[in-house]
Amino acid sequence: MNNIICLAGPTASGKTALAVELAKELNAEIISCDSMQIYKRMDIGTAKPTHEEMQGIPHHMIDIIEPDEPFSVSRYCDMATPILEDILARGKTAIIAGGTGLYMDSLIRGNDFADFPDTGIRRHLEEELEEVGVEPLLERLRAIDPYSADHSMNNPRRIVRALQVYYETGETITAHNARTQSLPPRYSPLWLGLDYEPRALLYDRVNRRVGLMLEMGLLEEIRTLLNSGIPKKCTAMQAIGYKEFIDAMDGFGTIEEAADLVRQSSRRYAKRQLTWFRRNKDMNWLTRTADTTDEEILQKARQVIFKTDK
RNA sequence: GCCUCUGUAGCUCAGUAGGUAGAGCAGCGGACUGAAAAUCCGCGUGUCGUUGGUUCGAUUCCGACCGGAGGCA
Repeated sequence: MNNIICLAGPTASGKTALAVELAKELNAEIISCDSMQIYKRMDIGTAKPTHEEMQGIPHHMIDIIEPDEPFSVSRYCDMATPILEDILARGKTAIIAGGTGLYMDSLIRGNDFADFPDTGIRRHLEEELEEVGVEPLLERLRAIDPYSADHSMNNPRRIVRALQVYYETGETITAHNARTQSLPPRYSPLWLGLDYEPRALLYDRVNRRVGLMLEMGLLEEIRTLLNSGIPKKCTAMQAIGYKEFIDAMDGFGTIEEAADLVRQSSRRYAKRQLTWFRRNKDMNWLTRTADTTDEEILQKARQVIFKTDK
């Protein structure tokens, strides 16, 4: 049996519960792959598994940094790789579960990120972007890395990123990507993907969960974070379910309007996650319909796990 | 019961001097490799309420019916 299982799927698809059930049967530990559950004290809005839901299964890569700390896929890989190696060394199975496709793919492929110090170049570039717009930055990128410029057309975020990587490392992002992609993937996990058919089933779950988060005290959680000095503009506070309610608390719209926005953003996010995972040709999709039970989906997962590996 | 208004995309609505229709929102598809719950690109998805009539041709004009809103009783 493959001792690494990647369990992917959109938000609210039931990854957490399935991961725990599988872990119990396979004597596995879970490595969370979620760009927001890494933050401490952001529990309700990120749908972090509770102590109870974990059912004694070790969960890694949750609550590992403060909400105002900088984070990146590079740091994720740096921290998660040794944990994964340790689980395997102890003869156990690792279930990498989550919805952040970029992190999951990078961890599996063993992407090699050169260190670079935070020199503040990014902030500088962002200020420039603010003042003069995208065009001049795009032109500069075109001069050093035409390929990247052509593929970042209207995407300021990626233009800034490409320039930053070049200035910090001296290597263009195109060259860096080509180099890492030429390496064979570091691991060959079994891929499981959760999906729903029709889509409305998934969206119902997403919509319902937003209401549950409010009932569980999401607004109080946000207030506590802000009162403890977490800046509103840090990455963690840009998470869906946080930024919208912060705006409402600041007087831009009502809580109910914000909840509608959260539901909408979550639906769009779920769709983007599916787009990301769909291009993975190794994915074994576990698709649920209206009458699929939890037990049936677990059974499907077992079938894939044991059929593929024997 | 009578009168008036109204029925076009999932929603709110525009439009066609008669030649099978288009905006916003919602939605759908895609990209993504050092912020990724981020950022960006693309796409109208339609028995024009139903049914007769006039017409070469009706979503458009006329009638009836059905649904909705308001008014008079």
